[in-house]
Amino acid sequence: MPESPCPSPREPSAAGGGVVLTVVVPMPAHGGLDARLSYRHPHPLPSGTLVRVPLGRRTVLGVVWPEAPDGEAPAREALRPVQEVLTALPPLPDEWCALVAFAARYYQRSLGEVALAALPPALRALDAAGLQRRLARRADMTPAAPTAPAPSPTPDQQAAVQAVAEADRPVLLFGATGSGKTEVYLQAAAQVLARDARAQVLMLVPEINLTPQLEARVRERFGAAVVTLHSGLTPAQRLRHWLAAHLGQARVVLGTRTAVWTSLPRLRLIVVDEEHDPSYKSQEGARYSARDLAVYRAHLLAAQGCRVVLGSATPALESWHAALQGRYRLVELSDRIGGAARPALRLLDMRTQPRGALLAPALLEAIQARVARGEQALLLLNRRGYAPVLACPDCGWTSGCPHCSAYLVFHKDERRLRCHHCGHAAAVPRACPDCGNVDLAPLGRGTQRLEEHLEQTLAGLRRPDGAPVRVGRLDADSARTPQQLQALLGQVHRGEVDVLVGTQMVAKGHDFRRITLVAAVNPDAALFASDWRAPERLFALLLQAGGRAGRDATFMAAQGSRAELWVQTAYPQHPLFAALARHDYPGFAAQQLEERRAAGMPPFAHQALLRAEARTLEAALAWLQLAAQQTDGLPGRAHVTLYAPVPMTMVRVAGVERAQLLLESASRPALQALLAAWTPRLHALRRAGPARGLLRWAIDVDPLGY
DNA sequence: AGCACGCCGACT
DNA sequence: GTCGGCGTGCTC
Repeated sequence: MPESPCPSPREPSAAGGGVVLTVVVPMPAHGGLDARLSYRHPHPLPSGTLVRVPLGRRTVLGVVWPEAPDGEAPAREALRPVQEVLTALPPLPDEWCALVAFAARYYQRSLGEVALAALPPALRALDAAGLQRRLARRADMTPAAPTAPAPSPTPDQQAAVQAVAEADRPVLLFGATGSGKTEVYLQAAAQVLARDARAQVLMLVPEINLTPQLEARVRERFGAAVVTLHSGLTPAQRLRHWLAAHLGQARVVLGTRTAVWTSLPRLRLIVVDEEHDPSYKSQEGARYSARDLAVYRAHLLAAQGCRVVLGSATPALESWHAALQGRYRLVELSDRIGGAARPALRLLDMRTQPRGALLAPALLEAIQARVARGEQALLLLNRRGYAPVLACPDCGWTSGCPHCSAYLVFHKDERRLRCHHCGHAAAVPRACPDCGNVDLAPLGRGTQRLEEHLEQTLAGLRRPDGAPVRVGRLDADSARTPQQLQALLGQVHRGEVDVLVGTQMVAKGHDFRRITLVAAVNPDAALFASDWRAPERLFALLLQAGGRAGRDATFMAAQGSRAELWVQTAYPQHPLFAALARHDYPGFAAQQLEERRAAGMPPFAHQALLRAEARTLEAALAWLQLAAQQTDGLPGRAHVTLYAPVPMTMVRVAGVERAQLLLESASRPALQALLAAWTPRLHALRRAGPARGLLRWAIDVDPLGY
């Protein structure tokens, strides 16, 4: 881009005032304006150029947009001039603008909101001079060549890499834990980078902080050409890494869902690891799915040869269905490279166990036996705290949160009651607030209670080295910071912990070498939860957790042990467990898809939610009712089912009442057409006033759960 | 969303 | 007599 003369900040140039530019600015889609505003500038600028423009009383970062403004822009003379052009940066690629435009349209948000949220926050605050300074400081960054040599791939992996290179559609890489998916990503990336000296690769992961070993592996392979992008970085780091990507210096970007927006001028491969993971779906602002946007982004770059790989041992049913239909190319990796046996499933029928037993006697014995042999056990319980409720057995009082429709969880170690939804904390009452009874009882079990129970039960038991058995706990309370998490994981790795109790956090990719037994203590809630995606998530969790057992084949052989996954359930006949016993994801998926087809649920139907938050539930429901009426006569209406507005399962969070309205259609275009016509009406409805007490509303396209 | 302007309660 | 609560309104 040519160095432009600094535009005069005040007066328009004489004849005609130069050209009119469409600039996207950070503004939600209120009322008539859609965040594409017009500004004057002495000469044309390429689309994607970053500029600073006046907006009201402020100066904001904006992006020069490819199209003309839609509505009636003010007369040229009335336009305000572009204040500053960030000439130090090349324009954002057209493909980036197209991705932003698509997402804004699809998720019903303004262009400006999506575009500016897609840029690093620190960039929004920089002017041209500040940017110059920033760039000067990092001018010495040199793109580095790959460092560590790649191990030679197995024939399976070789074939998978080949399939990725040749695929004319997204590849769904399906392979169990330990089948070597990561190696396929790395080999595919290496191939792309070797073929084109400027090519770039985007690797998305669900949570970078939980899996530092992946980052280490990527760095080991690609060295200083790797940058990371995730929420754990400081604003300055984030900007630095983003700039490296935008300027083409970073060859590999490894990041969480926000990284899908990274400007990558020569993007040639996108990897979405653990593509089924719900954290790819944003729950704030534009509720986008980074996985779906990754697929769309690769589609935009298809002519440039960009590929996309979605990897999982338990794909999202949407992805699996797409693969069965042939929209995605299914590539399968055969089982564990190390040759370790898959864990055997042991179902414990809790209906036949002693009443009130936290752990079935057989499970406890199995844990004791393994620990005494120097093996480790992992216990999964998806509730943190000591007990989910404190209750009065006399009058029936329960520890409800004053701000939420949830119980205050009893945390014994802190001697406090805490709400896991709004953070409210209170001291444990000495006596029942209602009747004065001093014998309040903790109801149900959390990880702290299980830990305590195990410490008592295993007290006196010795490991082979004569040391007493140690119990550890890994949950959001014990691992509040990444440092604490790493410390805990270190203890487990070094064998200082024999029995580890944890929430689903423990199932994520940690390589615990001496764990030979994994147990799900109480997974039944997910079988019949109101969230109909719960079984899918449970299957993924149990399969993934089971994959933690017996990862070290040498150790297993030396021990003569067999890896086992124990599940305590009152529903042992549930078909989910039959599929789990066979490690049969395809069977499970087929059964789930059949249910979904019969019930007209996704992926056989497309959904959107209108969510409303208000001071009172009545206000939220009333507004949704009004909103529903606004769909009359809109395009697509005949092909979209509107359900009645209902309170959310968690109605009240932090003093705010929440309700939602479900829209469903077999036709995605019909649903999209309706939403596109509806959204402006909803903005108008809000402005017109009849939304007394309404705090916020939002549309969630392709919602995950409710 | 910001950031104003704009009218009604407890503080220097 | 002011600081400040957040209710409408506007942003090329």
